[in-house]
Amino acid sequence: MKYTKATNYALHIIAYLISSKSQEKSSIYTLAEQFKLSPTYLSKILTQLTKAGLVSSTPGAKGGYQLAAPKETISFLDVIQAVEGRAPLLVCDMSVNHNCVIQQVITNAEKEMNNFLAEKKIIDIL
Amino acid sequence: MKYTKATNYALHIIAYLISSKSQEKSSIYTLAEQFKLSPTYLSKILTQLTKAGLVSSTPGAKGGYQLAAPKETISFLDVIQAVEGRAPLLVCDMSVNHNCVIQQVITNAEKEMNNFLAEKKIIDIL
DNA sequence: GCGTGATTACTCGGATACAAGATGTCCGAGTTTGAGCGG
DNA sequence: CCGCTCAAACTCGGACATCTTGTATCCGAGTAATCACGC
Repeated sequence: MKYTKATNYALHIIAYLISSKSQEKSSIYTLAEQFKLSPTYLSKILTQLTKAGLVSSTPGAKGGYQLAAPKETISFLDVIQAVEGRAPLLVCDMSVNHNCVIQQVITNAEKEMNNFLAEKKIIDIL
Repeated sequence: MKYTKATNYALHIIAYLISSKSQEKSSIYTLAEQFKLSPTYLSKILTQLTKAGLVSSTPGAKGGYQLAAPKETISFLDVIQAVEGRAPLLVCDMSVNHNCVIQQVITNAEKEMNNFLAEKKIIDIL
């Protein structure tokens, strides 16, 4: 079980956007140079962050990406779930009654971690 | 981020072994029938549990698998790590100094979950 | 009845097959800004 | 100087390509118990 690289990139991107002046839009080319990634691949990640409402994009010349949410409120969990999705860690299809005790324990463990990640804001580490 | 199916199987297998009389060895065919899985695939999982020291195997006729550790001590974390490995959730290779703050936060979140899973024993749910 | 060998019931592990997801790349399409040009 | 057009600078998103990993199967090898057989 591991987070994808895209999740790591997303966290760094959000951290970068938070630490830059919030008015300024960052072009995808700027970000690509910053993180040594291809612009097209980065745009995939930013699309996900946009759909999650963390970032807003303005097309056209002078366009770019900027934060869409108040920077004090963006948590690690927000970013991670934007990229990884919200599917539960383990879905058990073995129990007939569809109510597996093992799955419940894993779900509780996941909640434990998510609580931690929800309280930890990106801005805290800057 | 999801646990593999094999992890789910492993948890169920250990639960089954705990609830069966501990002296009795379970053949892989018995387990395969129990969980509707192919014997050869199951043996892969049991090999991992064996290498982790949770289960012991005796080859030959009248052979089979049985618990190798005291059943009160086997935690969810033990089983999960036997199958999933112990690699950290996120490894950041972007920071030059190899000391990424983001990675530290994720590591702490993971510890939070692992603590929960280490205290929760399989026998608790039976 | 007692060894000895063959058969049977098991586990072990390498090789292979297939599907899905992660990780990118390529390219055409849409959108806004701004510069250039003609009246 | 005004308005129109066109190019430039952007994002958007679908279609690929490739690699790794998960999920499994097949099969031959090793190992221990048991059965059969001959002495």
